Amino acid sequence: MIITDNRDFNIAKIADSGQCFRLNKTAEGYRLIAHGRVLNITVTDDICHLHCPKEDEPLWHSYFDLDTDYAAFRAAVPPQDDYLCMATAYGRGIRILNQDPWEMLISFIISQRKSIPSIKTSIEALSRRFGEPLGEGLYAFPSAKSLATAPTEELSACSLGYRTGYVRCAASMVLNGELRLEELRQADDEGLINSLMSVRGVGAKVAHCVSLFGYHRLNAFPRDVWINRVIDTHYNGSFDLSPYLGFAGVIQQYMFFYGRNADR
DNA sequence: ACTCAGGTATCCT
DNA sequence: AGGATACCTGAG
Repeated sequence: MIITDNRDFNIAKIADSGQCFRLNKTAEGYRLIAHGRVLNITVTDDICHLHCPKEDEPLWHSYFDLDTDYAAFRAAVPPQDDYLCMATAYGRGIRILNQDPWEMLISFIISQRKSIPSIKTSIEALSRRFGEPLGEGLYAFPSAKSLATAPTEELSACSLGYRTGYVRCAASMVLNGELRLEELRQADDEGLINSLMSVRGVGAKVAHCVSLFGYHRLNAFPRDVWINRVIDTHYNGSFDLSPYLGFAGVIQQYMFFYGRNADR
């Protein structure tokens, strides 16, 4: 499976966009572990090759959100908004992935007060200890049951720190049915956010990340230190989302990526 | 040694 | 409502 139209598809930017933690550079290209599978990716002459069996193509097509028109989102940015125009040009190629809600919930609970390398280290440690083996020393993201029943010292050994209890709590809620992540696909945006925030350790920022990256709610707009910095510096402390109804989260990704990587 | 990470819960005023 | 503070741990 190949992706030839790279105007709004850039695997390097996606890997560095901070929305996924298990898409990493390898000697050959990139390797992604998601949805219980390993996907090797190579890039030659600007064409992105996804090395997968035929029957998995719809899964990855959906994962990379290939039916969504990102050029239309970019075109909606007002020309007079210089900063956002710069950010959009800089971030062009980023897409909002269709990731697993459970994996996003745990990943973003872990993310609080951690650097991205530290987040990745913890997630790999969890997967190695508690995930199903996928061959070649690789492991799927662990199930709710495996994390809910894991000995506390083994969870702690994954460098979760004070988040250990949060992870345990979330896993238990999913295992005992208190939090029904699949049913929440039917909830409206606000209901989804509120349900996610009922988990201890999940505040507004993490709930928005899970909504955006796990449930593909493009209206979600996670406000982290980088976004707040951009808004304070370039928008006098407040940023109106109303012009971007339906794709505010895409705008957030452009702002975040530009603010963190280019705008110092 | 020291600061700071893609935050959140809790405890103030 | 809004502000201050503690919290695990690893990386620079």
